Amino acid sequence: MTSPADLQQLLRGVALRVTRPRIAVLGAVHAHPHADTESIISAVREELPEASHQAVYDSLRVLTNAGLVRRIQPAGSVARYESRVGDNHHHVVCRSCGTVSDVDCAVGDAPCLTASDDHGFSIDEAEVVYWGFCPACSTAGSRP
Amino acid sequence: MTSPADLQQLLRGVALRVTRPRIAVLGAVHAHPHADTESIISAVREELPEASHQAVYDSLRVLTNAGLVRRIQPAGSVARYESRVGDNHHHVVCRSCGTVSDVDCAVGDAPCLTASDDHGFSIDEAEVVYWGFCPACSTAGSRP
DNA sequence: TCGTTTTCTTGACTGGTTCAGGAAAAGAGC
DNA sequence: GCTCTTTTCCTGAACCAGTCAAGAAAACGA
Repeated sequence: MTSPADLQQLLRGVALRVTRPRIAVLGAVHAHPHADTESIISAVREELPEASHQAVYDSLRVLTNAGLVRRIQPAGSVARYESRVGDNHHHVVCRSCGTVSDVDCAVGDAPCLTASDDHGFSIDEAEVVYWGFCPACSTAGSRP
Repeated sequence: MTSPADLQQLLRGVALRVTRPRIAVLGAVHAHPHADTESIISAVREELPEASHQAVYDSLRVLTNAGLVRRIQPAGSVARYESRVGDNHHHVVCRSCGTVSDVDCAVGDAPCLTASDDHGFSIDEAEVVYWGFCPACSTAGSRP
């Protein structure tokens, strides 16, 4: 759990204005990792019932640009957000229920960052998504 | 270039009915790797002007499920399709213009497939997306 | 406290994708 | 070939996450 004062510090640390919606959004992302926008809107409204969905979308974009939250969007999913930033971690996604879990990098510190042939691209990030079935869906026979 | 006869063979090989729209869609995906759905619709209509967009969407889904084409969807992008399937290759995506290029796997044959902690998931695929700037956008000063 | 700038609210809108029902086509069996 | 059943395609409408726009409210430096 991150206190409002800590969240405020985070915002000031990146030169962003401190507003109630931003505090609430940042808190919600900390409290609910990998939540989609709608879940974040619900969480925000528990403490700030009047918050508009637009304010949440705006806040998420601002916070993402500032590097305070990270946006992830597995194929076929809506956008999800997490507060764990700055490290080189990846995700495993359940094909059945969409659950996302964090995965530390498999092969050392900066793995996969060296593409075999980069086609002249200047690459700054390697994103890894593992696809499979979560424990619950595996045992529930949800696998095709 | 893949001939209509070859495409027909591919369809029969996976027990799919051979229809004009499917041949055209499969041909378009072969001819335009990483094309989005709208581009594929345009390409299909060059040889089959009456094809509905729904037929293209349906064909793409069926072909994807059958494993004849692969659907990729980098974060923030619409769905794109390619005919290179069955090998373990990944993609590099330009942050500026969205161009996608193929990248062979960096670290051996089945890289990254061993997550450090899989949280009990049964993982069947590791998808890698490299993010950066393509040669054109790098030199054009499009980088922020 | 004031004034400027940024942010939030309200409300409408966009665009890729999907849903639904009837018409047409593919393929199996005769 | 011809017919019948099943699958697929077409037309048209709907969905929904996300965005755009304009005015009101809030943040914060002076």
